[in-house]
Amino acid sequence: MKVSELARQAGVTAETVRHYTREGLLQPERNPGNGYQLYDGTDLERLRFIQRARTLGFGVAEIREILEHADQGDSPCPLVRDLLASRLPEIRARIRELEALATRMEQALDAWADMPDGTPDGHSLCRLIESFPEPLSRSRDTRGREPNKEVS
Amino acid sequence: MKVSELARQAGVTAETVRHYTREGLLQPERNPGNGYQLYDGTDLERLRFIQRARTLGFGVAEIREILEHADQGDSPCPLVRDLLASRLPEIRARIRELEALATRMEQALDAWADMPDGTPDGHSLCRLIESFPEPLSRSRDTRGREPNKEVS
DNA sequence: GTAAAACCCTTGGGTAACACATAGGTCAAG
DNA sequence: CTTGACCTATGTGTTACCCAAGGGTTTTAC
Repeated sequence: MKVSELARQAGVTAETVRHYTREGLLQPERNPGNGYQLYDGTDLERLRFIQRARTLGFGVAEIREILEHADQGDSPCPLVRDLLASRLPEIRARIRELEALATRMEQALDAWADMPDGTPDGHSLCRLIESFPEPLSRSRDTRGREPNKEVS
Repeated sequence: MKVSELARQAGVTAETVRHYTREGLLQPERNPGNGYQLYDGTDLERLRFIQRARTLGFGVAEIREILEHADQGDSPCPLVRDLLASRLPEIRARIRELEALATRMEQALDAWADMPDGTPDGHSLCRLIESFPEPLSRSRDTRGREPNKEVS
């Protein structure tokens, strides 16, 4: 089957299929005549596998690793478990961040009620925002990058 | 004061200050002699304002809008409220998504206990992942882009 | 006085996961 | 043979910065 057909069966866009193919997660054959990419049932399985992995928070690069392991006959499960275990606390932290954010937003909206709009004078731009506590200045050693945030 | 000095006082990197300046959130003067950007106390206040706004989930483009309103003497508060009100449900939805993700991850890790690793055969790559429910195929009309996700 | 350290500038590339537009080739139906 | 539907590759945009390179400037130590 061709790109769009595979995409339809998996419920994603053709662009997504091409993307995964470019990234090496799918390796379709080519119609030597016209260069079209030809996928089969195995690719559909792989694509569904990819979708599940994405909903578990894995990034495309990680999924490629997982698939490479599997393609070499190694069980990718230990890798999967490690990735999951290390990512979980980050997700929880992210949730806490967002909850704090939501709380701040609600406080702002509540505070709105009994706070005058106030045209910006030289000292105030928007009390609503200014009445909030200053963020803890991120000291330059606050290490730790952020990972996968897109899960759809 | 110069870039680094301002950055230090606000607890951000000099790069961040230059970024905001490039984006028009800060408008420092220039030393005509050497082209250095010169900030003053007002810029520090603006920068702190920007930081607060960022922790409330506003994006740089939105903050620029807010600041432009304020600079024109209009109260940006109504705009702020609208942005907040429209963004809040999105944040809550995002939180629910991440909670669902965390739950799936935990289920996966729990299931791991009583599931054999299984070398990938032709039909299974990793049971751990494959045992999960298929994601609801995103029908092509599932509109609604995702906004600001970075709050740190 | 001068050389090195410490800063400043601009430009351009990288990040994640696609979406989208462009230009042009292919194919089945009427 | 002409649509219309689909395919290809390539390049750009999204977000908020980070980082490196190449090259001036200013400050500081000797």
